Amino acid sequence: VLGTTPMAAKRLIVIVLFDGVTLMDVVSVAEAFEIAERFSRETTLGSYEVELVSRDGGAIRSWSGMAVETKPWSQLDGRPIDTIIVPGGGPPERPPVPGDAVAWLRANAERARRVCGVCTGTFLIAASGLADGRRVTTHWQAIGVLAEQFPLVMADADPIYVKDGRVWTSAGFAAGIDLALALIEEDEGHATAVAVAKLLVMFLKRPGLQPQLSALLRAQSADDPDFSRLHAWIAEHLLEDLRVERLATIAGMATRTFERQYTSRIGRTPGRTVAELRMDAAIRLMTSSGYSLKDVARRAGFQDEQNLRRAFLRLRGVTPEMFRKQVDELPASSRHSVSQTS
DNA sequence: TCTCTTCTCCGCCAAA
DNA sequence: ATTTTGGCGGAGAAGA
Repeated sequence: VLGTTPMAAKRLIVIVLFDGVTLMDVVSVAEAFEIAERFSRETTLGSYEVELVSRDGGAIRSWSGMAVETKPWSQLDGRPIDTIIVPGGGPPERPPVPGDAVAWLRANAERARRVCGVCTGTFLIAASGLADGRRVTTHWQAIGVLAEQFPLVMADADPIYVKDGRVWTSAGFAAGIDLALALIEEDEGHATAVAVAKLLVMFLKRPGLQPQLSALLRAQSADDPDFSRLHAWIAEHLLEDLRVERLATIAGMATRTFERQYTSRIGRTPGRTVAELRMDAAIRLMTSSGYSLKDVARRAGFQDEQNLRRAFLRLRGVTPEMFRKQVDELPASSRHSVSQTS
């Protein structure tokens, strides 16, 4: 490298693949960085180079059967690595932990600034010892197994993603996008991350309608009939008093027991769930109607605009105005109806 | 935007 | 002996 370079060097993002890898974990992260890279070409920001590697290179057969082309990881020798990303593999309740990949990780983690596990990729990181004493998360179905197999790591079911020192881990599948966005935000700032998110959201929203409950919540309570019913009840009574005490009564438990049971079985606090469900409703109203923000707030159970605004900032990091603007900028074909003002 | 009030959530602990 | 319950208190977050 010659003295002063006007352009920042490309950050090398290494994604480590193995047989049985979950393709979505790979794709969610790779696409996010790819978009960030394209975005950075129009600006002067640093940018990324993504490499998919495996032990021998060549085609890797994913869990779903689709094959991905990779380079042998020996080709990385001598190159500075910025971030190592380990995707998960299927099935999530009994994830594969290939020994050669773990060994490579152990030998090469020192070279990287950050090491990240997506979904059950956390298992490989835990197996390499990099996560000892650190807080990590993984796919919700695997969190118990992780805690059992690796007593030295602190497994946490609550967050979408966790950063503990240089080790980042995320929950299942598409949560890899959230992780990647967080990494991009750390590197390039909030504005770039939001811009990338905006492009990704456009892409992700296309398939269609917002589900009644967020996919995450439904997945989390799928095998828990009590709380699954409670969630449905909450979704139908968003305008009422939904304080924890009330929810406990509905669920037929003492307040303290309810709090504890809910947090440990669902993996998030009751108050957080109420906020999420009201957010779901607000977003649905904003994307399918032309209600004013005041009306959206009222109809989603937030009482007034200030509360709606606070919830958006807390849960999504944007104001309702910013969110609505993004939705309005989507292609008309991906929306149900139009709400246009500006 | 600020202060004041209320609520959430978690540790503690005795009781079941 | 071990696990679960639920009341209490309080720090800090959320709301008025």
